[in-house]
Amino acid sequence: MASDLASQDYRLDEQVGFLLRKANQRHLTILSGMMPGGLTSMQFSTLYRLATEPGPVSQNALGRMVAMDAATTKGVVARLQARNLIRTEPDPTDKRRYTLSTTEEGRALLAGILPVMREITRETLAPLSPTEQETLVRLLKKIS
Amino acid sequence: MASDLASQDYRLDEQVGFLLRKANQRHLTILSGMMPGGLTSMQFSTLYRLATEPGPVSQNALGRMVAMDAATTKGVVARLQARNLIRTEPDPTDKRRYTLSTTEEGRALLAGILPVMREITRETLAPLSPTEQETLVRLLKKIS
DNA sequence: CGGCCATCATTTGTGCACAAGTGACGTTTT
DNA sequence: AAAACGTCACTTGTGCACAAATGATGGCCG
Repeated sequence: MASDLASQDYRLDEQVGFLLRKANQRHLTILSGMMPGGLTSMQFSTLYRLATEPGPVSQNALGRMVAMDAATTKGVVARLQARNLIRTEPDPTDKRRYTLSTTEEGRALLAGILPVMREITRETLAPLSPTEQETLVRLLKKIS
Repeated sequence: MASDLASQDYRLDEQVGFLLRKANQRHLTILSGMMPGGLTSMQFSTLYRLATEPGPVSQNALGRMVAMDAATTKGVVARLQARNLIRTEPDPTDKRRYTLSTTEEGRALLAGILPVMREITRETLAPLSPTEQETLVRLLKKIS
């Protein structure tokens, strides 16, 4: 019965998992409300990583850099490519791979987004004091 | 060019958004590895909330309690129902609504899962000291 | 060399998450 | 009572996230 469960004293909204999900939800709401060009969080991350990577990058490798699996990466890359923000060409030395690179358009969009991303991070952390903000980031790094 | 972006000094893996997502990912990996009965995180949360709610609950209301929108709730409820963990019946006083309730089977499964959920939370927070764990939960509450 | 195994990109299937729209029903307001 | 507005459940469409499988290719080892 319900009293059995109640006696277990488990508070859903005190669990890290529940709070991580809700915090992430709030962040993504802020992000999609401010992001120019209609990019999603992962489209931005992927584009940014590709733009700042010095050498050539394959699709799977790029996905791994932003913690996406191969199947998810495929979709994100396809959407970025459809918007002419990135380009792919066959790797000459490995017939399995495609080498990805950003387009001029992609880099221009990225430059405009970067200041906004700072603003989005600020807004997400706004309920916390500067010290708390640093603490949160430090602790999240440890459990991610 | 890349140097333009580099000079902007934006570190992706220091951003709250990126870290929230990765922390959530790790937590969900732990969860799906330990969860009995193959329930997902949201299936558990929904079932738990329904089981511990004293009065009758409609579908949309239940979804809101665990921060899901109506469209998402529909799917989660359908899967719980298909497994005979919850039941729905038409609300006599409001023809738009269905009143949800847990089945005996649902409550039994839940009772077995609760200790595991505690273990999952523990595992997720394992990299942190007890004080840090409390701090993280406190800060996450503020930004969720 | 030839077999073995890892990796690459891709596909299929399932499950959240949210936006936008629909028709049925309730409530409130005039 | 009629109109206006809100809510309920549901649908469609898009986008991540991951498991599992596939065929092509590359590296390694005996």
